[in-house]
Amino acid sequence: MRDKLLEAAGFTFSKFGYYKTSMEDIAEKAQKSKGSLYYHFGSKELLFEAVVFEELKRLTNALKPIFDKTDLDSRQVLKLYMLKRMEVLRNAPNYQETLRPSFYEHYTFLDQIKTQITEWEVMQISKLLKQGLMKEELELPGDITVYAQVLVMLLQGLEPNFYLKGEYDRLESYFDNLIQIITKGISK
Amino acid sequence: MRDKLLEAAGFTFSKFGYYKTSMEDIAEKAQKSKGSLYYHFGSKELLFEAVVFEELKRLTNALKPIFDKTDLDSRQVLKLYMLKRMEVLRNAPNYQETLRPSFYEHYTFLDQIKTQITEWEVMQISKLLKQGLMKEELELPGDITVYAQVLVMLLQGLEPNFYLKGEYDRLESYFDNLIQIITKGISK
Amino acid sequence: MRDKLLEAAGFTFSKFGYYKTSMEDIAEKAQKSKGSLYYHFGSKELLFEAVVFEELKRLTNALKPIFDKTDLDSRQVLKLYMLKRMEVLRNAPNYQETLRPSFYEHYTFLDQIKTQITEWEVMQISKLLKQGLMKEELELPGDITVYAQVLVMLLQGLEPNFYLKGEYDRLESYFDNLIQIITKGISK
Amino acid sequence: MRDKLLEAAGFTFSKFGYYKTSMEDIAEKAQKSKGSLYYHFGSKELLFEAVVFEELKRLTNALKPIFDKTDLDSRQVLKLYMLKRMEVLRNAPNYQETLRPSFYEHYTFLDQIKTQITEWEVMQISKLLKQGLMKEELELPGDITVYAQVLVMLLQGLEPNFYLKGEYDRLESYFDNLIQIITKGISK
DNA sequence: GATGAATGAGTTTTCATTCAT
DNA sequence: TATGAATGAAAACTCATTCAT
Repeated sequence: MRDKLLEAAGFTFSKFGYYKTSMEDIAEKAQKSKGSLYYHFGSKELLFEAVVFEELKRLTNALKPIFDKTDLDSRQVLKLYMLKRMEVLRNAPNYQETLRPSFYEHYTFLDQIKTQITEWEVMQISKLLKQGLMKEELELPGDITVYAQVLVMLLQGLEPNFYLKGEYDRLESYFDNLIQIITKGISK
Repeated sequence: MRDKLLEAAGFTFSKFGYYKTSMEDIAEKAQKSKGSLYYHFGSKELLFEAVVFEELKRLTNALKPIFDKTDLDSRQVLKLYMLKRMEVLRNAPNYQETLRPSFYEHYTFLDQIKTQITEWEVMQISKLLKQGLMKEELELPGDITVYAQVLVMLLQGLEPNFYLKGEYDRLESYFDNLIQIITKGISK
Repeated sequence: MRDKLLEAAGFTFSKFGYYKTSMEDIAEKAQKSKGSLYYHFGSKELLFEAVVFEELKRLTNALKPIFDKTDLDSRQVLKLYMLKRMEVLRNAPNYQETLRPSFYEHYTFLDQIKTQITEWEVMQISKLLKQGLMKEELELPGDITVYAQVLVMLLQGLEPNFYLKGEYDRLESYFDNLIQIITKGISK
Repeated sequence: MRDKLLEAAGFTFSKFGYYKTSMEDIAEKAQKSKGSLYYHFGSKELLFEAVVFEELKRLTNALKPIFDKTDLDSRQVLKLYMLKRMEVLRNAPNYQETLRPSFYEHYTFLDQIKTQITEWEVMQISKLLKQGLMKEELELPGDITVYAQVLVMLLQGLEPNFYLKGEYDRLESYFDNLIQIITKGISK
């Protein structure tokens, strides 16, 4: 039951956004009563938190295995990572909603989660870049962590553009060009 | 008077976001009546549209002169463009909100404006890249317009990250690294 | 100028009704400013009063001559009167608006005018019926004034039905049947 | 609860009219919250529609039995019908408002209901007149349906006059005279 | 666990009216 | 005379939340 509600909430939030989605909308989508939403989640904010939390769990679970492929060329791994990331987030649209600064003000919980994930990503990318440097596949003057942060930021930044309704397929091909530029930009 | 209202609206929208800002809030900030907002702008949507339109006018006004510097290295111009763009949009926080998927879904009234500006940017960048190719400063296999679109998308995508309250200064230095990667990524 | 405003007001009130018509609507229709409406008429209520007053003036002016045709058969005069009345009121649509009980509560001025006109009509019809009785054209057991009042009330009652947009032409033919029934109903 | 709201709405609408009645007024009368009005009826328009619908249901329920009295003289039945109709509608003041031209113009949501009832009435009267013709009680040259329509229109038209606050009792006696005229007017 | 009903605070919007120019 | 701007009170409506059953 909880799952059914969570799914309906995820779908509806991603379709209309946090503010334009009413508890009524979600209850209707789930074919359940508004009351049950409150029974299971307590409030609209907590329901949204649960939705986002679920999506982020999927994100990290999907990305973890990629960084274990230490045998591949680091540029290759980076490419795989970028593609996988886009793919997973395509199915985690509510995470997007939290990107807005003003949203944070009242949602420190989400802020914390997001910071954690970002740090984890930066760390993984840093490791990858270091390996690439050691294997002399890459050329990165200066602080590696900064490059890692730039890359993560860049990927995070692309997200909104990618999830505009129906734009994903059209933009996917552009993504190849972007990967190409970056790969070349960091190569030795 | 209209300007005073517009300014108050811009400030308040950017602080709380479109949904969390009430006409009441704006009227209070402007020290004017709610009625005058409706007299001048007709509705909340149209007021927001006016705010965003104002911000984007500033963007194009600031960027135009840069593309006229045809004597510089194309990579140099691109760099100037990217820096100026970030700087201007730093003060165009409401434009940001319109990029969010959930906003996009429900408020199509800004589509025209946004599409126009994006197209203008892509065209300018395309020209620039073409010049760079002719001067043999750049190397870009495939369709140039796609590269231009990728670059604009990338810059648009970075915006949310850059305008997190108070984060601009910290991220500014990262931007240099990004520019460096890209510049190298498209160089011959 | 006053006349131009009055005409625009009459048109707009009759189209949307008193409450659904805003001063804005009227000003727009007249291509004048709202301010001028207040300059000339003082308030929405007073403007409406002026409109109705104008219409009623036309009504009585148009009906007066009919009652002077003492040479005709009284049933013939009644028929002429009924037809003329419908025709004139077709062009006095705002008078309709005042028919509603709740409308009166705050508009005693209109109440008075209407009562006066009704009394005048009843008196005219009474005279006519009396003549008809004397000429032995009619048969009316009981108080003649009551018959006159019934006839006026009946005609007043038909008004709303007749002024439904576009219904006038369709209903006009029915009116003939009604006149026939009544004429026969009061004939000797 | 719904019924309590409906009753309060009916009372208040009939007292002040549709426009002068606010949802606040109704909620106060019912000693309930505005929210509950919207929970049960969705909007002011739909609430009003429900009120009128209720009134018209009473009308048809009261009139049905009368048309079954086929043993009586058709003029007698017509008389009963007219009297009953007036009596019932005396307590259906909100239906009245919907007959005003200006109301009609903007609120088409009641069209269906009204048209249905009117058609039902015309049909019943038509049948009655036909029976009267066959029994040679009546004399009606031309299309019978038109006579039926005229009669219904006439009765509908009288309604506003009859329901002027407190005027019913005075006018009731006039109604007898009207019935007499009509009865004679259609008799053989 | 689940629900339908109810609520009230807050939001957008309307509009008659005023007034300086 | 005429107007554009401004106002504020009141209106319709939304919706997260509560709660008895």
